[in-house]
Amino acid sequence: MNDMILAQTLERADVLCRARGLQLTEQRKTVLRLVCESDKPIGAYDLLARLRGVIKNPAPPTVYRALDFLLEQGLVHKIESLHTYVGCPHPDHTHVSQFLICNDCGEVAEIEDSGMATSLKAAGEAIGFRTKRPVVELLGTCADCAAKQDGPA
Amino acid sequence: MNDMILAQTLERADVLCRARGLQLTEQRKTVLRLVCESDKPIGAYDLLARLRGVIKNPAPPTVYRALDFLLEQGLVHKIESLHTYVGCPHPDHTHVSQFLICNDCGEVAEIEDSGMATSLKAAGEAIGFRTKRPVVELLGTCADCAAKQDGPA
DNA sequence: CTGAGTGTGTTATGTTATAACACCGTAATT
DNA sequence: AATTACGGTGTTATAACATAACACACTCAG
Repeated sequence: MNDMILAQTLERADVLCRARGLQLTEQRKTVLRLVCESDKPIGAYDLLARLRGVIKNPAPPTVYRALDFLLEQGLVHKIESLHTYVGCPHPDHTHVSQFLICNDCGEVAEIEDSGMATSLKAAGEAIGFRTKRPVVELLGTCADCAAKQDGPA
Repeated sequence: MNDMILAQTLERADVLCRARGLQLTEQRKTVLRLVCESDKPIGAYDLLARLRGVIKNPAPPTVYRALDFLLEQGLVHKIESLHTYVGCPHPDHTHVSQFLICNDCGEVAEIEDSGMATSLKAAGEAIGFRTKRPVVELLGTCADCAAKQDGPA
């Protein structure tokens, strides 16, 4: 996430929390920033390490508390299959997102596919299941890495 | 999984491994059985505990090695969002499955939704992404538990 | 000023997963 | 028979991810 987008994201997070009557404290904001600054999903302990440069002597709960808050507010997402976290590029509206995760370069793309959302809804309803949180993570190879593999043949 | 189905599953696993020139050793078979006997997804360390009743002094690698093998052969699936494992009810054909996970009772239903498979494929291809392993886990409330909550109002 | 609510600091521990190295049995090769 | 390669397992230790539990500080309504 570049500086421009990052600044916007932090600003929007501020607005959003204020609107909800919640505190986006400095600490939470810092964690959000660190997550967003990473161009790849970042682990809680990596975050913790980076946090050492910002606040004094952070412990695991420091990071996990901030992450819990940010996850609840939809400001970050957790990549379950990698035990890592990513910033949400569009936290304003509630949404069902899917992640395309490249095994080679580690980058993650978040998409919002309407067909997917429809399928998810239909699949659950078919058997009376009420979906609260869909986890959709596609592990594979991104276009760039695929080109690098095939191209130089 | 009931005894009838369990026996069939183990038998089919045997056949399948033999066909692939692989060894479904006693240990692997035991782990598969233990996973399948559980009507809920089971954690690696729960498995380990149950394994103590069957083989002498098993350690974590014992269980993880067996799980790795079974996962590779499609005989069990991992539920990423719960860090648990479930037996696959139809390992014969390769398939893209989805899981409906009830937060209340803990039960997991595996489904194969063609619409979902189509959506997954389309979503990836749209940006040149090659999906190797889709993770689709719907966390929510199953029909039974929903009825229990709503019914006794 | 006091009690409730929220956010944080701190220590310890629980839970999930893997690294690394040794050993054993089988089968192909010499 | 010795040699080697390979797959599977035993064993010890440790890495990586996550939470419990308790204490303290701040703010704000009553």
